[in-house]
Amino acid sequence: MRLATWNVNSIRTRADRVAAFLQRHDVDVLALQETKCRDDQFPEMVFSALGYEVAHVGHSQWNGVAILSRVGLDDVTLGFPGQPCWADDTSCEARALAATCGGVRVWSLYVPNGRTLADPHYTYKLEWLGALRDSAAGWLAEDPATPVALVGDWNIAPQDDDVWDMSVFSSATHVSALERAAFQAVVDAGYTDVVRPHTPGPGVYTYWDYTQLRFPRREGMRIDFVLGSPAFASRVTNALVDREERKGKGASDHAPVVVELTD
DNA sequence: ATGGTCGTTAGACGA
Repeated sequence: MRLATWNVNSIRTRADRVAAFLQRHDVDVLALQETKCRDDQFPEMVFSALGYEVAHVGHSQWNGVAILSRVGLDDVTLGFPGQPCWADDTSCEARALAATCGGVRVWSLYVPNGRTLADPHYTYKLEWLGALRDSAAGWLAEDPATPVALVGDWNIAPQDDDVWDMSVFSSATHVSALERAAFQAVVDAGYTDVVRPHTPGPGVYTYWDYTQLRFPRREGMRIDFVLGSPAFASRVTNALVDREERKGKGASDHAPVVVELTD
């Protein structure tokens, strides 16, 4: 089974590109982040025509997460228990969606950006990650036999070599001690980065800012991750970051991450 | 030259 995750930065703009990616990599399950549309705007036909079922949650032009699967899409869950809400939203932002696909519990996650260290959004980010850790620890305790994958845009660069130049990030989000501790807490809860062993750095990134020629200059960040429970991690045989998808006109600012599992 | 580019949208805001 092949599982992928991709912050697409608008599914309506990139539906055809995503469809081509699914076929090129023979992907069974794809988690998407930043679909940037409401449920009624999601271009489901493009993917159903290729044999994929679709689960999506999106309330507005912001956020939005989806899971596409051609190996079953069951027990769809919107949000995780305890997921904090932003500002005065009556409903939580569309940043977490789960489904069971081919026996794997897949969570498509779009961790809040944080904006700046002084912004309330940064506090929200840390609380969000803390609540995710607590829930994820519970899933593992309740049912360790079911493989669980926490995948998506974590908006954290856990190691110094996950950014091209640490001096640029001296007082920025994504690399702060608290964010890294929040990420590590999920790892400590039993979820392993299954991609890094197959894609050792430095210089391996999943995101490059659109501005300042970041991509051609190879100035990126590794912020998209597949964290697997022990039952998931033990089945991973290969992983890659498809840097080709960041090239050319009409690319997302993120590259997809692909993981291969034994059946 | 204190920006640079995208996406949502119709003036900004978010990333």
